[in-house]
Amino acid sequence: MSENNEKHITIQALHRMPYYLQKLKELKNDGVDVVSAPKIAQMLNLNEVQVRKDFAAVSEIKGKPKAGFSVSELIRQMEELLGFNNTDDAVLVGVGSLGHAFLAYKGFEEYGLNIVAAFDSNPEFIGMEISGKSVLPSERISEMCLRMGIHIGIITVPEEQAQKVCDQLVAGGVLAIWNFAPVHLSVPENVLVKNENLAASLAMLSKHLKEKMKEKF
Amino acid sequence: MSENNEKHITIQALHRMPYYLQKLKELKNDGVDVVSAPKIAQMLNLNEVQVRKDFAAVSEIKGKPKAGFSVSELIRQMEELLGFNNTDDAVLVGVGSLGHAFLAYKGFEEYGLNIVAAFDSNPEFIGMEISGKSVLPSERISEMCLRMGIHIGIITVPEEQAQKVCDQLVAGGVLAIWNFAPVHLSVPENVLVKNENLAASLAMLSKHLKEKMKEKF
DNA sequence: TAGATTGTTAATCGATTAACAATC
DNA sequence: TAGATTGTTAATCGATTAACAATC
Repeated sequence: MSENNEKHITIQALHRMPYYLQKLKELKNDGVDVVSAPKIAQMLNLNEVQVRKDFAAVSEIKGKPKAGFSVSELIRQMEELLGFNNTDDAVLVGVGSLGHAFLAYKGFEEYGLNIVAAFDSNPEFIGMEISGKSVLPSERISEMCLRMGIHIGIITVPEEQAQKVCDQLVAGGVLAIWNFAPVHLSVPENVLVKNENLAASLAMLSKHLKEKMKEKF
Repeated sequence: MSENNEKHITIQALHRMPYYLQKLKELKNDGVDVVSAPKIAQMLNLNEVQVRKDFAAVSEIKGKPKAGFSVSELIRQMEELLGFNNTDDAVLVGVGSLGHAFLAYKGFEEYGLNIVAAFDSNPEFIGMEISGKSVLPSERISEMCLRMGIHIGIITVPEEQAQKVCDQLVAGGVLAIWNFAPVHLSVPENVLVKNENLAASLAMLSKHLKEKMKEKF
């Protein structure tokens, strides 16, 4: 009787969710109450079976044959799954240009992330307030994370410092790390590292471009 | 005799390249001339066969049994493949907090990306100089891209405006788009869209965290 | 030579897509 | 009912991993 709560959801599927969510909200805004998998598939350039499977992975909601799925039900379930409805506190380490930007960026809150403090090793930055968050010395990472019960860390330091910062975060009880340094980080197995890999994205763009330009000759 | 130049390289492999490159540079710095696949695999937590296949996909370089691969040869070939050795010009659209940050971020140049101009629809920003780049009105996107021969566009506008901006870039001859708006963009098939999907990354962090916290009970 | 490492072919694994009966 | 759509089982596809002969 008791369902296995551990719905299997692949990380690929998880990556598609924000796109579904965005489309669904758009539809809801337009007054659409029910939508079918084939319609969503067409809008997002996906396979319709994939959409149905993804929806199934999100929740217990069943679609109605001939009709489709309840738009607001889907939105609710996806936000629940993605954790956009409850906010997590995080700290950011590295107040360079990228880190600076993230402190100023308002978009994260919309996705349930709240940066509560920043750290840097450069004395020049310490004590500063950036977008209302104060910058503390890196030595205090572990202590502060423990004290504030922080479980998410954002790393925006240069690659040479990334592993050290990572270790400090882990020591502070951080369980999930968002890493913008183009470095592989070693962590205990219960800690998740999500690499943002801007370099890899740029490589893809550059490679595509090179191929396209070659075609012109 | 003539080799098929179109080496098959998967996009997964392409994503691993920056990590190889970073490690290889580190090794070179330490005076290491030759490295084996198993060593690299161990350092990056990968399978050794995968590393060998990735190296093979990069270039014609052969490793030497019992020894390994030439570190500097690999670096050279990877930078060539990733396009980090030649710079591409790009424009950025959307000078909000994230866009602002990117204009200030020095890291991109290291990867061969040079942002030459920025656009925004908000009159408040137009005419401004941000990190030495002037902000132009969005209406001029197509014209300017054509005139300057720009082929890469970076989209950092809110989701409602992303598709419109995308269309303007495409009209301006842009062939590769780096999209930070959490929206699916429709483009002609010769144009590549690389989605940066910060929302999806956050979802992964949040989901992992939720699971870990649950374990505590 | 012995042993580590290479490169390649075959087996495994997992995700996507196709096929199809069930439903409204 | 007829037809679109659902949910699921089976087939396909592609990437990772294992197995192994070749090489220095």
